[in-house]
Amino acid sequence: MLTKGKWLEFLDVMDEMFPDAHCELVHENPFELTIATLLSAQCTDALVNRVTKDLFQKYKTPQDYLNVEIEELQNDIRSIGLYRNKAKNIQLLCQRLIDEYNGEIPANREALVTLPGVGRKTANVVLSVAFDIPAMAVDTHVERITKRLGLCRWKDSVLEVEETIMKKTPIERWSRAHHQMIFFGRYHCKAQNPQCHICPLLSDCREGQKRLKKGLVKL
DNA sequence: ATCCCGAGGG
DNA sequence: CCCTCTGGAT
Repeated sequence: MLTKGKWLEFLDVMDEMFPDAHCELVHENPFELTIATLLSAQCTDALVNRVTKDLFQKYKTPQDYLNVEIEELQNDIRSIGLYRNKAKNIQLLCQRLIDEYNGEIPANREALVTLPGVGRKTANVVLSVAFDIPAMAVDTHVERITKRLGLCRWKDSVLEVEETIMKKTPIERWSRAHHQMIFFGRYHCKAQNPQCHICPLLSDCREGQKRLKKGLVKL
């Protein structure tokens, strides 16, 4: 397993590689961020931004999303995967905001995760980015990287991964580390063909060493 | 465990 | 062709 010291060294490397990593989902308020994050499930954020550019011009308030037929909303987000579920969840979410939260996104996890289409990961993104409340969102990149490095076990649940990262990371660093891991996972520690040959962490990485011995790392 | 589900990269 | 993308609900 990776020691806490090695983990902190990893975070320092992230600071060098991605000094200003930040949320790349384009948004102007908590409501837009929630919609964008909901749309980002199993989808690149570049594609989300392409869709929300027009979407956020057309729909400003929760009521705006309820004033159109579901088919029209589906069409507006069709280029994103899972568009039927996402369109339905957006309208259900908007109705709940109006009925129970005065049309505003609530700033606490318990309320957020009850919203349609909003799970723990999305809630943590909204808390952290929109409200500056410390939270660690575990997405596909964060899970893959922490397990490859050996900070977490392969069998760990996403909740266990979240707890481990929070325990071993200074709280003021949670948000930055989250976005740095997204960049690192997207461009270096990719799901396919990870760039182990140029990775500064190869000597400390459990998966990297494994791939090295298998001859999968071309130096 | 399975379904949803289009765009992009290899 | 295949796999992956800032997951969530059943």
